[in-house]
Amino acid sequence: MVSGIKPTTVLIADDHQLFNDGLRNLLTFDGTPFRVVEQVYTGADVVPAIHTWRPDVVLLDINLPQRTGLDIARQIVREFPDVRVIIVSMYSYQKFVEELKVIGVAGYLLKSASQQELITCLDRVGQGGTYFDIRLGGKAGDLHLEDDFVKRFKLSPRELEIIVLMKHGLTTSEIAQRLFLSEETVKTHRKNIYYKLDINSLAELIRFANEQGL
Amino acid sequence: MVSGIKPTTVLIADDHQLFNDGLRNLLTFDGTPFRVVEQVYTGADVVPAIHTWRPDVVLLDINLPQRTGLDIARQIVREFPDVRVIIVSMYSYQKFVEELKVIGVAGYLLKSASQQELITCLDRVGQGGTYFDIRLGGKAGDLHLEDDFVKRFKLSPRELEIIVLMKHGLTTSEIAQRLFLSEETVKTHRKNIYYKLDINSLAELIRFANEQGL
DNA sequence: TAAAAAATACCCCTTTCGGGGTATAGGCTA
DNA sequence: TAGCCTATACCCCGAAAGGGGTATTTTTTA
Repeated sequence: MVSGIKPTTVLIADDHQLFNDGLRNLLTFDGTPFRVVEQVYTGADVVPAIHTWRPDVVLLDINLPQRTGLDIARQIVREFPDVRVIIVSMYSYQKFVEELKVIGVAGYLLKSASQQELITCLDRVGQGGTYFDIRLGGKAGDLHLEDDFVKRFKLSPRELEIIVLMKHGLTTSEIAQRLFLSEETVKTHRKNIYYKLDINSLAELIRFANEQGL
Repeated sequence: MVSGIKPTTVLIADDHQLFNDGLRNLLTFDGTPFRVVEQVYTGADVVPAIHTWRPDVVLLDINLPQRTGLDIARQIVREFPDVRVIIVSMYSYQKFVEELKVIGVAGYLLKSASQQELITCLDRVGQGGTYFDIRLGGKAGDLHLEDDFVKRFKLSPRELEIIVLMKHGLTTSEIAQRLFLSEETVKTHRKNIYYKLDINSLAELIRFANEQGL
């Protein structure tokens, strides 16, 4: 961090200009070990910018227009093995995380992270390490959010499990298959869930889950 | 803008800490006419913070967990008539804009706006005016995030509107009532949507919408 | 202006969902 | 051990969703 050390060069790729510029500012302070060499606002501009600047790290939004961050990440890792990719997203898409790790991205930051986490993440990745937001930690992360929910509505673990699957768009038969249950059992759980939450349709469950931030 | 003039006080309410902090930085520069008096990260903290600080302007995210920005905006306008509300959102959802204007918010900024637009918006609103992003002028539901979506799947505006309502958990009859349509018409749209997206249940629509970040 | 797209609305039919039950087995605990 | 919770699974039935049509009107666009 002492001046004189070569700074980590950073490319920021996010279509929300306010967020993009905000990130740049958060990385620009006295004695910063980072240098933002370029900012791009569309998916199409990412790869050309990497060509030009060869940044050490790319902060890549996963929800870019035109091309998805997933595709771009794949291409970067393939074509520029020494450019490290950090995904920045508002969602903790669990399945994406696994996929991204397989692809070979170096980090995953949530937009709800703090400046400190951003800097820690960039430090680690800049030094060749990886950083994945702790809130992505599968069940651990989910449960902490869901804890309240469970207590307030006296839901059993199984019921919570089924709520999550329903919210993710699995049909009754899909849930039954995945959990090795009879469809009738899933239906029973569903009935009990609806009774406890005082709702009576999948539509309402979705609304409810959205309202609870689940 | 000359120093000595009382600065416009600002409260920032956004659950994405990186964005929230980024905004604060974008408003902090030499000779800034703004002073960020507080930042909050949940819907529940907004009104108490206004009580304490009585800011001139609130930059309010519309997608807050716990309480929607819409509800909060309504309450602020009702209880604190001299506190001006600027909505900050990633969507340029026309219906929201109309609703928000009726409620009495003073501005609407997109997250894809530039720092210059942010400052212009705050300047105008701070001086008692209003500011609505020019990109809001389009037809119902043309948010740039959905733009892609629409093009890829050749969805009509009406279909997109219905997708959004379905995703929010409205039943067929609720959608029919809200849009002043026959249930049969909604069913027709739903059929066409399912055909275009190659799906066959609400569950799959939810999954699809989640995957598309819609 | 003619063709295409979008929006509206209905019919018929099958499948799934949702609400009312009942029932058995295992585990925890007061 | 008797009671309670949880998880499992089934039956019946009405309501809603889903899938196949057809058709008219308005709007957009080539």
